[in-house]
Amino acid sequence: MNACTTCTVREKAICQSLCDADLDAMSQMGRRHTIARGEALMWQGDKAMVVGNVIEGVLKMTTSTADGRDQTLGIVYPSDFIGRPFGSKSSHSVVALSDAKVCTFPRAAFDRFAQGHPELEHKLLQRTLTELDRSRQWMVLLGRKSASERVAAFLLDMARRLGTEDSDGHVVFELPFGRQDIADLLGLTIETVSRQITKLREDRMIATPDRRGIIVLDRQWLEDCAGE
Amino acid sequence: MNACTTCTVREKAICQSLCDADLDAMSQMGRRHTIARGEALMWQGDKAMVVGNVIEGVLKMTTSTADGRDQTLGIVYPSDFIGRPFGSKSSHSVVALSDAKVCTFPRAAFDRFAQGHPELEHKLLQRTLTELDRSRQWMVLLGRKSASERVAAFLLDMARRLGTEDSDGHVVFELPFGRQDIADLLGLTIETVSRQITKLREDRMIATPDRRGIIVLDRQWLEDCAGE
DNA sequence: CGGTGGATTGACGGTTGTCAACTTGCGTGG
DNA sequence: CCACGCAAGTTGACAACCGTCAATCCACCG
Repeated sequence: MNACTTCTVREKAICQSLCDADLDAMSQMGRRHTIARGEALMWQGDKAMVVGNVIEGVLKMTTSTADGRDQTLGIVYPSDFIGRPFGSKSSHSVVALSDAKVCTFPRAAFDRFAQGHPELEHKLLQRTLTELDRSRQWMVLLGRKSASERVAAFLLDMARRLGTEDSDGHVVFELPFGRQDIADLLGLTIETVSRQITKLREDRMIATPDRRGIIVLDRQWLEDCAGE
Repeated sequence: MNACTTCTVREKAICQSLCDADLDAMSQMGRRHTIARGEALMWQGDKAMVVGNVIEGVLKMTTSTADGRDQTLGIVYPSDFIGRPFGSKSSHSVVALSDAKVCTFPRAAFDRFAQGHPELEHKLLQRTLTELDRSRQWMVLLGRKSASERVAAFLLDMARRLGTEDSDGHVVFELPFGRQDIADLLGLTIETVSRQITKLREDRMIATPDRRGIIVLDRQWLEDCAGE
């Protein structure tokens, strides 16, 4: 018996590759944390001391330039892996966007354990490759897309991850973050994001019942706006 | 005896992890290609059929949006790994910027081989993690930096990779590509790149002996311009 | 009811993209 | 060897887009 047997992401996190005995060993290295919204789990430039799995909540990976401009590098959801194994420095901070639960491991211990468990490394490799694909796709958005395309693409991405259908058959979801977070993710300013969302609402492609809520009224049109 | 024994990247590519017997097995799956400048090795959207190592030359990874805007995702140098193992589709094209030599493997065969060779997968994981760090750093450039910062950062990156010292102690190098390639990499237009380079020359931070040649005259200043 | 912080809106200016003309370098063929 | 043509790069004029700064709005909370 260990904490993993009741873990809600047991079947989706990289741990899924481990047999019971190995899971037990890993469980003994790990430690569960609760993180309050807004708190950081790791800091950019820190010695990369921990890695881990997200159990619950939403977090962001973020870096800042010397003069204080922020860029969010990605959003992290339950069952996603966080941190930088096999490397000494973290190139980004990890900050909780909502209250969150994570399961962390000391990096050195994790590295050693992983080297002895090829199945685990294989899972990690697959995840890392997928994450690389995702970040490259994001590079296209940041390098070549206009503000309206970025916002449309962002909303579709959220709809895919968080969307549920309402009684009218429209996709509905609650944004896990505020306008500043969206701006940091899209490489825009808060004002530009706000204007684009207003425009999408005026064009009746989406509705915004409240600050964080989004209802997608015309998905096809939104996809056209996103420029695939 | 096999082709690997004389391979110039033998000690740096992921193959370095293999013992002689395994190297021999891998060598039998592999095939050497020569690619002429401008030719593509893989196409975006293709079924990902091959992976491999760069032996010689410089290549770029690139994607285009539906309406034809290009974004370069990264530059690939000798000993770097190319292609997408453990996945069915390639999200980008790979195009030779100079005449190049590569050593390719059918993807399915490579995947099978890798799964049986944890040391190889470990090397691949480390490379992928490094590549992910790099692409995230590039996201900051694309999302938050001005045209002048991008060009300065780009030139410094090239100087680090390709630079040699001339008799005056200045870093000198030959760009492996033209202005359009630089623009695609930095998420700018060819005209903006040209203007920024002209400005750097007027400010005497660099000299441009010919189309492709760059001499860094004031590295410190250039680093300041790049915004770390 | 007032205060606070996030979001929106407006006015304006700067940076970058667009379009077009022009220059430069280089190879080819007369 | 020179003339020509082509491709790549540079420069200029202009417009669009987005960022900046400031005012205002709105929801939420004491």
